[in-house]
Amino acid sequence: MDTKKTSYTIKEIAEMAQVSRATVDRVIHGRGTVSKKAYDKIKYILDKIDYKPNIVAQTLRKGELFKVAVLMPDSDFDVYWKRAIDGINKVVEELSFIGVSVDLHLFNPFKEISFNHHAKQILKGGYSGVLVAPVFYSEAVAFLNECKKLSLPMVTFNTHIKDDNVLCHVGQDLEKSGRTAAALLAKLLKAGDEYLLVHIDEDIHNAKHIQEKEDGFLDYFSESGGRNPNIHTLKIEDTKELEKRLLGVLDDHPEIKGIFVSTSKVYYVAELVHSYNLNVHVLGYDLIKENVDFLNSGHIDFIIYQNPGLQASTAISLLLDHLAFKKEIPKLKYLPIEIAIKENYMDYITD
Amino acid sequence: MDTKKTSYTIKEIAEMAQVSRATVDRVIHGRGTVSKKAYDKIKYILDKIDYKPNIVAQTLRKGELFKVAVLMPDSDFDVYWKRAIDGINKVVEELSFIGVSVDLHLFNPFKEISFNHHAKQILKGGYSGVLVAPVFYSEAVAFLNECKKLSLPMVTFNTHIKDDNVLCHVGQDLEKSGRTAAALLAKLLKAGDEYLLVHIDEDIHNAKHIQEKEDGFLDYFSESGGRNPNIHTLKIEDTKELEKRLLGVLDDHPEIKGIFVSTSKVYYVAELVHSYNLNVHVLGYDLIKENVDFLNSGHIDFIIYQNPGLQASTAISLLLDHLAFKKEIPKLKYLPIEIAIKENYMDYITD
DNA sequence: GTTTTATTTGTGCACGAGCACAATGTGGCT
DNA sequence: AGCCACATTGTGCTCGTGCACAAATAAAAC
Repeated sequence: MDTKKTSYTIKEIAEMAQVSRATVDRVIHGRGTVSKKAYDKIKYILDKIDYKPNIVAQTLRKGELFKVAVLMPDSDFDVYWKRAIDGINKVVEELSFIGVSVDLHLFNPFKEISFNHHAKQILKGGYSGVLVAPVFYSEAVAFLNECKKLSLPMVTFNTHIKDDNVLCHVGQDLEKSGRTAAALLAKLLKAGDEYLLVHIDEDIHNAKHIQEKEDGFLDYFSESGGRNPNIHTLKIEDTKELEKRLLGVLDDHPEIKGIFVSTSKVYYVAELVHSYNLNVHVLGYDLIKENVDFLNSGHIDFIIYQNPGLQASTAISLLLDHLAFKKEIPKLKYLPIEIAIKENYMDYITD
Repeated sequence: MDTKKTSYTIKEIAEMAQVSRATVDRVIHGRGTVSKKAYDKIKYILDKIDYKPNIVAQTLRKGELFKVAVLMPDSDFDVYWKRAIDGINKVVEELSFIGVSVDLHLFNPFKEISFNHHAKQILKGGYSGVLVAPVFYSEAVAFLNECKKLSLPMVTFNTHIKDDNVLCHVGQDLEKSGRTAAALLAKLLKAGDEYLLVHIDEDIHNAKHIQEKEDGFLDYFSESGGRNPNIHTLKIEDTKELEKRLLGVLDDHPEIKGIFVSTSKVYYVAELVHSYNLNVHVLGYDLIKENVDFLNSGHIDFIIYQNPGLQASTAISLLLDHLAFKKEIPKLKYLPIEIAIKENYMDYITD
């Protein structure tokens, strides 16, 4: 219906400015030498018409247009990342025909040095953009600064590092995620019941991550007016300690009827609920195999799904929107907090 | 890493067959005349190497490659469809540079004649594919048969018509969706509580749609071993009847503590729950404004979200995968049954 | 065998961008 | 003017496909 001019071609611009195509090309790319008179005339036209190169023609001409690097954990160390890798490959496959190529740099998520090693490689790889899952905070910030020097645009996903140099972050609103967890458990429990918040993680770097979820969880109750149940907290850094400490807390506080595990390690808790036939409701994160099994057996009531596949594919799409299509992209993109139960989880993990 | 040959070019094929590019072109497109000898030789090579044309070059050459028609309800009559339209526009915007154009044919979802009118238009529009929300069953089947005659591939979304001529359907597994509804309500209710199933719809054509949800809901309880609560049913075709009949049932069966509304009209029920301060849990479909308001006020506990935007964008992506990229696409694509509560619905409806 | 007609095959250009190379123009210096 | 250095601009080809048109070959008619 609206027949707005798609975009001008270099040839058309050249005719307007009464110069040759090559001169226009020189102004656009700032290479070679152009007389001030010609430069001004062409620049004026370019600004006025908002010239955007024809990606199709560009892609046909040069084989590869953009090379982007992905820096994220290797799923061999943590299966959580498997779907993220799949999500990236799916998008890349669909967009490879516009000359996009992606190199996966997979690091060991338990070793900072592995992250740094791959980061260094990326810096000298000649990329036009990077996608990072910045699980190591300070290392990621250092890498980000290096990227800035090379004016390499960076998009992050999964873990949020609040830094203005990040072009865009894709993830979940963790505070809201904790709040959702609280609301779900509250639906199952009665007034007077108590809650237990369990943090299970061997890695310290997740501290902030986890803190936000806890804040959201607590805020839900403090804001929900009046009803302020007893909420207990357990921090487990070594899973071997879990059994003794969890049983201890539950023994001391028999009114605990809901357990919120702030990480994907919720299956450790579910295992104990199963073994000791505990009368509590359990909620945790991520649809990894172990958790799915306990969803099915009924020992986990709800799983909050971060949808790493969608996160990764959204993130890379946005990066390419920026690189290839020069589109404006948001600084922050929150994806839905997806609630999975036994009856609906299937559709999330089958493609 | 894997440097597999992307695809052969016509020029390369021509050299292999020792003919000119044009002859290869003639075999590929089946136009003009080609000697049997040349035809056989070229055909043999084509089959062996699985030639796929370079879409980039094709797009550069011809401005518009594919024209697809979308036949769906106008959101002016039912806001539910607003997000579907947005979802389609988003995909088209991203893919317009590969020469895809989309015409929206929006019909009045309360008038079969409007559907037929637009369907007829599409048949003589010279399209290469159609995307349909087949809310009118028999009309849709008739249209499908016409499309088949023109070998126009059709993808459907939202409403499922089981017909082998449909290239692909994108939607929710309604049986599972009803089952999920049951499971959620069951989490809130106690043993001994009774359930009420309410169907509210002015249009008869949704009958099958709704029946599947009901089946799922009932199956959940009959399969969950032992516990078989009383489940009452209410069919409302005129919303004016709702108040009297709902209050009547609740009066007769005070043990009803959970109401499952199988359509997006759940806000009618929530309104009554609010007015009469009824002590029941309510679950229904779709994040339309009215329902969101009652989620916020606490009169609706859960909303199952069909995500029409995602349905539509997935559907059109698949159609274009088929048309443009000659990719194999599934006959059926179920999207997640998304569970929304007051705390997490926001991320679903903001983009 | 020659001309006419039908069949089959090949060449060249366009799409838009990018870049190598060639071709102008401008100034200084002898 | 003649010559060289350097600044500035223009031409022509490539990428792969599709199609108009021309050219070559084969078959039929005289």
